[in-house]
Amino acid sequence: MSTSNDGVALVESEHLPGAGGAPAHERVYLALRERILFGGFQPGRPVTLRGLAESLGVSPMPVREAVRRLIAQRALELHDNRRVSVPAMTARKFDEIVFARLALEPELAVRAMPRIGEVELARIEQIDDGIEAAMERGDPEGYMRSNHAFHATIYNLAASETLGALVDSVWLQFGPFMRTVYGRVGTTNLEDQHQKAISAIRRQDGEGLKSAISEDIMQGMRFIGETAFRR
Amino acid sequence: MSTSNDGVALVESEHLPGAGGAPAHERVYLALRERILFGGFQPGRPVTLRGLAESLGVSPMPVREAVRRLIAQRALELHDNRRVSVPAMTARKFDEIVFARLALEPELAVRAMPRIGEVELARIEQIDDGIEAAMERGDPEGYMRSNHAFHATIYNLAASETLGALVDSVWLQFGPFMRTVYGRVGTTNLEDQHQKAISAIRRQDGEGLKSAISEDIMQGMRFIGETAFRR
DNA sequence: AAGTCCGATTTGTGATCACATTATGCCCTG
DNA sequence: CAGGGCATAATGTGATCACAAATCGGACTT
Repeated sequence: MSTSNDGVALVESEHLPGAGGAPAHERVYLALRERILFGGFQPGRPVTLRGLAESLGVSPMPVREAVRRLIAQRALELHDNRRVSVPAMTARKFDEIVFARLALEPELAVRAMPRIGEVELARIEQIDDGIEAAMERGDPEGYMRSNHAFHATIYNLAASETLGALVDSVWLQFGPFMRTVYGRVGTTNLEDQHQKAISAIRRQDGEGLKSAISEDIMQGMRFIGETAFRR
Repeated sequence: MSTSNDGVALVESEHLPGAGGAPAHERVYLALRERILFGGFQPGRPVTLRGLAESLGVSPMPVREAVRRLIAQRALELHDNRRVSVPAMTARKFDEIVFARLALEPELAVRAMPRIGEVELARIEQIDDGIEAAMERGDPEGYMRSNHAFHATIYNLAASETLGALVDSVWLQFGPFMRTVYGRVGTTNLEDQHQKAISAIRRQDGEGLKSAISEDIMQGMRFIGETAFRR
């Protein structure tokens, strides 16, 4: 059962935006990141170095380094057996993730706001169109990609590397879980809360942006939490 | 200049609490962590895999994995040159760290509080005695060790792995910087803010504990920030 | 027929080697 | 004596090999 349902994404040989002449362990890291964030891995699923290496067309060595990195970010989990797996979600962990998101992301958005000009805002609105399209289409992976792009684009503009890294780690931790939920119940029940954020940015209203991001997080996470933990 | 002022800490061969039969890369990780948290490394200082390997008495291989892990935690920095160094502090990064600490650590303390019984509180008070002793002694490393133990002991009791990992990453990022400041101005001007936290725990006052931790962070970080950035 | 033990396979770990890239020191040139 | 180019050394990266622990398979026992 070596390759079972691994999805397809091999490491692109060359000419890929953002990973041109980068070291193999970096390309492997980015490839695994993609799978984790957008549903390529099933929570709880065991992962082997040699398996990933074969699946990505590289030797086990760069995989080791990429996996070690993802373990440090808590995107993967190292058990006492010395075996690696995609962490399973628990109600407790989920609650911590929600708290961390609410504590960090609105601030990150506010710090980004002064740097969001016309072109950046246009790009953000374009991404939001993609979100709604994916929602209507009932496309979970497309929704997750666009939704991540929406937040990541804003947060990256904050150029706050420390806070950004913390938030990035958090996203990596609920990515696989999000995918299983949407795969089960679809995306049609979602509502797009991003318009409030966009208009707040347009009028450079910091408090408005903070509460818009907060509401977006609360609404989205409550939906995920309720359908998964039925509390 | 291979060995310059590396400090001494070799990787203890065996019989060390918490790293008995652990893999070498784990022991190396813990050793490097110690150096970073408690002042064994100078910010901005370059670090080489082979150098660390020789300094720790292991092959470069486990060092690679430990360093990759620390890079992911932002305790070390990977430059475009592919060279690794201890990150230098900036006013901007420092500000982000303060925000993250204030956003996460009081909550972590509150989540730990119900689990702090008589024995745990006694242990915490004992650690605080160590802090005051190190302060009077003018011992920066001892102060940093005890201060870290004080916070880490409380936060670990929260058993909140996700939030704990975020906070851990933050501490790793200001450890070396803290050391340079205390090394420059000493620890005699510090005041111990922990009594307020201890008494809040004793009467199980969540809000009181939150504000005590917040004040401790603000006071300590303001001192560090002022002496370093003289703003 | 169910549980247990033992052998074969898989897996993580660590070391060593080879190579490309980068940094460093030296010599030469002006 | 200063500055630039070149040979040498050092460094990160990746592959391969060897080994020990863990897992999994089936055969055997009761």
